[in-house]
Amino acid sequence: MIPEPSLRRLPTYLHYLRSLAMRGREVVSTSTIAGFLKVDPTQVRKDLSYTGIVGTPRVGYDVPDLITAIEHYLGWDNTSDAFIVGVGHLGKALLGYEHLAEYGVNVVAAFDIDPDQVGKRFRDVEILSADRLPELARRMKVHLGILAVPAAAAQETADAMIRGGILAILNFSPTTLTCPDHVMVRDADFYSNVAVLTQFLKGHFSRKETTTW
Amino acid sequence: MIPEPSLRRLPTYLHYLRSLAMRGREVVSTSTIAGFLKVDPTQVRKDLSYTGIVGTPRVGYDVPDLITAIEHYLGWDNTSDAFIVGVGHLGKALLGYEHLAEYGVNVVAAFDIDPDQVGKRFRDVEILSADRLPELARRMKVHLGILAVPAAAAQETADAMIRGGILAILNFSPTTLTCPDHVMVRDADFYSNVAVLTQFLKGHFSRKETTTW
DNA sequence: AGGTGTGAATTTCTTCACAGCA
DNA sequence: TGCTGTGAAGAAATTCACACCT
Repeated sequence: MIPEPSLRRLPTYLHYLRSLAMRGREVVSTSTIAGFLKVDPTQVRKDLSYTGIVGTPRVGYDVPDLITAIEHYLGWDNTSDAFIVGVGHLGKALLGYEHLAEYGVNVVAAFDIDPDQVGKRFRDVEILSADRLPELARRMKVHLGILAVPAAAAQETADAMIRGGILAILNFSPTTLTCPDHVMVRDADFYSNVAVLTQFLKGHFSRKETTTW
Repeated sequence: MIPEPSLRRLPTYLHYLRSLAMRGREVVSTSTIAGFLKVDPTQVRKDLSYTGIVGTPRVGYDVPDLITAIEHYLGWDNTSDAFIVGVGHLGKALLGYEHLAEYGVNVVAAFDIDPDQVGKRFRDVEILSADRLPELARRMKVHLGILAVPAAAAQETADAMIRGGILAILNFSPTTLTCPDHVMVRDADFYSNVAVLTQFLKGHFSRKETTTW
């Protein structure tokens, strides 16, 4: 079983490798990857080894092979169908992001309660009425839900997703959802990053004020 | 020094505690918090102890005190001034989020290159021309930058931020930024969460297919 | 020399176990 | 009894050290 931190780093490697491939690079070493992404080279090797790829000593890894291996390991060569719920600015930002398929996500429909939005399309995705969500999730066998509604509506929307058989929720709303154990929720979690950054700034300035060291 | 995982959990506690306070709850135990957020009670106590708060045995923690302690520890009682760069859907979603101040962020201006946007206001925040960013960051002593531009413009925008003396960047663009060591970058990192969720779904379905156990 | 691959050591984070208090 | 607070144990992740390959 892959450690979660390793799993979370794989998409970053993938992104970097794709940019290398685009520039025609055929081969890369873990120290190059590590240097660019500011992590430890051994760590990169360990992480990559979970995908089953092998490199050639003295040379490195074949870039296209490596991309394929990571994509396959993540299952991103076979995208998961997903619903986006909430077509405000955030939902639109997500829908507007063209490369979702490269990250394993295939948005098959969007939902909103706003009658002005329902029936329209945004970036080729149909916007449907939110009350049809459970029924359609079940019928279309969609198991991934992206939650982009205001905080006040987040829990009931999650409930509707779960009623529709959705098993994995990516939660962009600033709320802690209560969900049954068989459902996995990940918070997009703007705030924990803010905490790390503001803490860093705080340290930066208090160090300037206090004289010694 | 607080471990980073603990630091990242503090905002979640804060959020939950605020919801308790709103409902008039005066006292809470770590097991209650832990039960709701699905973490270990001891962990919650350890995390909270970094803020310097003490609870009373047999009773728990005073909710308002706890909120104050976390806010103070994070420095969120004294918000950091921030710039948002990029006023597309994502930038608007962030600007539209009213409660940023509760999370220690005070957005003092937004920037874009689109002449149609520049000069307007969105949610009381002025939208300025992106080329003024370095100068204004320096003059207004802004040290926190929120990057919400398309991938193609991300690196140059980050460079402009850094020229302006910005020290901490929250990067919402799907790009790995190259920045000097004295600058801290955090990626909002949609994809690592997607990786965890799709992996979960993969496991879910392959377990159903394979018969044994 | 300059890479990969991996067991072992180390560090970091989490959980346990229990003392102490109201 | 039901909670906090914390040292110690345990688990997990990272980094080191080195064998091996071209």
